[in-house]
Amino acid sequence: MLVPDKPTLDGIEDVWSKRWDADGTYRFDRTKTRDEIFSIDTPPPTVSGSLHVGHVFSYTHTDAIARYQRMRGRAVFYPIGWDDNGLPTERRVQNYFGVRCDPSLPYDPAFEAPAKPPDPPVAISRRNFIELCERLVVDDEAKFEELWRHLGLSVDWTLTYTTIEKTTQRTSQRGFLHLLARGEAYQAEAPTLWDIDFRTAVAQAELEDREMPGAYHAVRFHRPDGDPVVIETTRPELIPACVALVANPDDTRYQPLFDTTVRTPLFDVEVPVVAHPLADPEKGSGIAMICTFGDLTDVTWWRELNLPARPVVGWDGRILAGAPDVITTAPARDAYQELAGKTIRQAQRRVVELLSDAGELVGAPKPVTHSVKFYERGERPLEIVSTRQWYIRNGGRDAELREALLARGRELRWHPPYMRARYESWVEGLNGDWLISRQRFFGVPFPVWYPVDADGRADHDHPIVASEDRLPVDPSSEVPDGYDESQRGEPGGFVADPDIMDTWATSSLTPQIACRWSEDDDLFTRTFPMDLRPQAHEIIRTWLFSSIVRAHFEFDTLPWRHAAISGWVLDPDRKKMSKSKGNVVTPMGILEQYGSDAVRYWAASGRPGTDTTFEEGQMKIGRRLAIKLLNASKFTLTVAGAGGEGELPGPDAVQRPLDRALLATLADLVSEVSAAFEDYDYARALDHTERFFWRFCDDFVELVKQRAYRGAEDATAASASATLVLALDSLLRLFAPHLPFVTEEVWSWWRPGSVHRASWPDVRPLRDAARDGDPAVFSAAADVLGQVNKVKSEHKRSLRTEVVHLTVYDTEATIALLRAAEDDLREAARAHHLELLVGTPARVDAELVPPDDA
RNA sequence: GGGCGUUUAGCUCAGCUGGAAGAGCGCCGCCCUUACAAGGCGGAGGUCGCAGGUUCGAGGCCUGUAGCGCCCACCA
Repeated sequence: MLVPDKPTLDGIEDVWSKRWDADGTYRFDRTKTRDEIFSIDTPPPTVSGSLHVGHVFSYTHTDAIARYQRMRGRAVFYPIGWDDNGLPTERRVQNYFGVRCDPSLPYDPAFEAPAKPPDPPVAISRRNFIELCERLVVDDEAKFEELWRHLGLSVDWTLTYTTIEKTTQRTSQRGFLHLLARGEAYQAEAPTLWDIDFRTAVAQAELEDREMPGAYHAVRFHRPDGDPVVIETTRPELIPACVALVANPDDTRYQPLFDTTVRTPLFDVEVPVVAHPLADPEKGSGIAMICTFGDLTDVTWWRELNLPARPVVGWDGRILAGAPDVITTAPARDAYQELAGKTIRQAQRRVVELLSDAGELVGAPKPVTHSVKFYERGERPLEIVSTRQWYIRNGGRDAELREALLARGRELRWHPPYMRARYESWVEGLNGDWLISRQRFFGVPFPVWYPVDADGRADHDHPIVASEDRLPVDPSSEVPDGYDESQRGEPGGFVADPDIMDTWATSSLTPQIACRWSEDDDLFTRTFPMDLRPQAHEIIRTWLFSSIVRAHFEFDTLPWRHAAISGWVLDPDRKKMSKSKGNVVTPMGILEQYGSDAVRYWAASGRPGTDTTFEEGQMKIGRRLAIKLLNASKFTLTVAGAGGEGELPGPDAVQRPLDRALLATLADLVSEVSAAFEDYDYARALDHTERFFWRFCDDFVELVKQRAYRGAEDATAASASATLVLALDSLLRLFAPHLPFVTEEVWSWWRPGSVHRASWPDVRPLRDAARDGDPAVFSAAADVLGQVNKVKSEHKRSLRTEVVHLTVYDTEATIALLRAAEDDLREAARAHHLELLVGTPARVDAELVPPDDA
C-alpha cells in the first residue's frame, strides 16, 4: 500500500490510459451470452476535420453508462467506428491536396500528391482520388483515437471499424442487395432535389431551410381574348418551364378560367389553367404558375394533374442550351437564347429586364425574404431536376409501412422520453421514399451493372446484380459474371452503375457493421439487437430513423432497445458551437488545462438531451472535486492505518451511532445513484454522489476526526476508520464512471486490479454494517457543528477555538438524535462541556474561550 | 401553421412521486485547522416568466399567456 504524501492529478491520463491498454481493462469478453452483454452502437465520428467539445460532451455521457454497466457485471461491447466515406472526406481531400476527381481520367499508378496544393486544383482519376482519401483518413483516425484515449473512453480499441473499409462495404452492399431482392429498394426516374455545386441528388433528410432575399414579380399572362392574368412569382426565370397556371377550385375569381388556356409572356406558350386545392387564394394574386420544377409543390401539381415536363435548368444549375420544343416563335426563341447558358441568378436578372421591356411586368418587384431549401452542406439553393435514382422505401409513400415504423419508435426506450416526438414528426412528415444514390466518388458503390442493348442504350430496368460471394465489388473496375472487360460500354455488353450510396445508407447499418452481421455469426448473436444507441438529437431524422428502417426490413426488430439522445454544447451566447461559427475550443487544449476528469465532470453535468453551455467554471469545479478526492482518500487511508502493518478495520468494527448513520445515508445514496444510472441519467447520478461526498468531507470527517486519531487499538477509533474506509470504497466506485482517472489513481494505492473492473456498490452490505443506523443522527450532528462554526466565524475566531460551554436547545426528538453523537459533537466543536437540552426556541449557545490578547 | 423543450440568486444550473426555496461560481467577511491555501468556515443575495385554477398546502398538477431555443410542415 502506497499513499503518496503529495497526491497529484498531473500526468494521470497518460499513466492510466497506457495501463488500461496494456491490461486490456476494457476488452470485450465474447464468451458471455447475450443477457450478460451490454452492447453499444457508438456513433462513428466524421473524420473530415477535428473533434470538438460537442464530441467530448456526448461521448463522455455514453462512457459513463458503459462504465456503470461494466461495474454491474455486464460484458460491455463498446466498439467505435470512423465515418470516413462520403462528401466530407472528398471535400477535405480536395482542399488538403489541391486535387479534384475526374472519373474520365485513367488511373495513374505513379501519381504523387503535390507538396503544396496547386491552384487551380489538379484533376486526377477516381482511383487516385480514392487513394488520397484513404491516406488522409488514416492520419485523422490516429489523432481521434489519441484524443479519445486521453479523455478516458472505455471503448475496446480492438473493435474498430471504418465506413469505407472492405468489410463495411461488403455489409453495406449485402444490405442493399437484400433490400433489392425483397423489393424494398428500387430505381425510379423522377424529379429530384439536386445540388448544382456538388452535382448530386440529395435526400429529404439532408435539407435545411434558409432565409433568403427574393422578390415577388407580378407578371402578365394572356388570355385568348387579350385580357391579362397576373400571377406573382419569385422565380420569373422559370417562365419558359411553365406548364400551367393553377388556382383554388373554390376561387370564384378564377373559376371562369378553368379549362381555358393562356399564353406565357415572352415565350408565347399556350398553357392550361387548372384547379387544385393546394393553390392558396390568399397568396399573391391567388393564381400561380406551375413550372417543372420550381419547388416541391410544383412536383405535386405536375404529378397529380398529369402535366408535361418542360425542364430548363441543367445539372450544372445553368439554363439549358436548347429551348423546350413548345417555344416556337422567333421572338420567343430569341428571348430563350438570352437566358441559355446563364446561371439562375443571371437568368433571373435578364428575364426581368426582358419582361420589363416588353411591358409584361406589373409594377416593381417586391423584395421579400422567404425560406428556400438548401442541401445542408450546400451553398446555393437546390434545384429540382428529373433523374434516375435509387430509393429505399421508408413509409413516405406507404401508410402501412409508416405506421409500422412509428410503432418501432414507440417500442424504443427514449432517454429523455420526449425526444420520441421528433422521430414521430419526422416520420409523419415524410413526403417520399429515401433517395440513397449520390453522383459522387468516395463511397460504397452500388453492386450493380446494366446490360447495354444493340443500340448502345443501358437497360436500367434489368440490372445485373453482383452475387453476394463477390462482395464488395466496384462495378466500375470489375466485370459482371459472364462478361469480360472488353464489353464495357459496348452494344451487347454492360455498363456499371456510376453512383455511390449516400453515407447514411451505410451508417444506417452501424449495428450490423459493429456486430459483424454475416461476417461473424457467433458475435452477432451475442451482441445484436444492441442495447444502446447514443446520439445527438439533430440526427434523429437521419441516422436513428434510417437505422430503424434497415433493422425493421432485415430482421423485423429494433436495432437497439434504448436510445440516449444528447444535447448540443452552446457557447456563452447560447449558440450552438460549430466550426463554421468560429467559436470552437480545441478539446485537447482544455483536457490538458483542466484534466480529463474535470472536463468529464462538466460534460456529466449536462442533463440527458439538454443543450449545455460550455462553461470553464464547471471544469474548475470538476478539477477541485478530483483534487478533493485525492486528499480525502489520503486522509482516510492514512488515519485508518493503510501503510501500517495491520489490516484495515472491516465492517464488523462499525459500532457508533454516528458511523452507522453515515453508512445508512450511504446506502440510500447507492440506491438513488443506481436508479439514476438504470434510467440513463448520468447527470443525476453524479449530482447525488457529489453532494454526499461533500457532506462526507465537510461534516462526517470533521465529526469523527478526533476519534479516528486515537489509533487502531481504540474501538471507537476503529469504528470511525472502518466507516471511513467503507465510505471511501463506495465513493470511489460511485465516482468511477464519471472520474475514471482519479478514482483509478486512488484505487491503486490500496486495492488490487482496476476500480473499473470492480463491482458496483451493493446496498445490502452497507445496510448490514449500518444495522439500524438513522441518517438523521448524521444530519442533526452536522447541523449543530455548522452552528458552532458560524458562532466562531461571527466572532472572527479560528475554527480551532475552544468552546468553554456549548449548549444546544431543540425538540425532544432532535436532542435524542444528538445524544447518539454527543461525544463526537463535543470533540469536533472543541467544547469542554456540551449540554443537550429540550427547549424552545431551538438554538446553539457557544461560549468561546477568550482570545489570547484579551 | 403544428409540436417539443425551456424560463428558479448577478452567472451556470439542481430541485422525480405537492409538505417550511438549494449548489457551485462571482461578491463580502473570517481562518495557515496534524487530508486538502489550486484550500476551509461563514455571510449577503430569489414575490421560482406572467395570469387564473385545483388543493389544508403549488417551484412541481390543470388552463391560458409571453420570451428564448429546437423539431416538423405542399412558405407561388
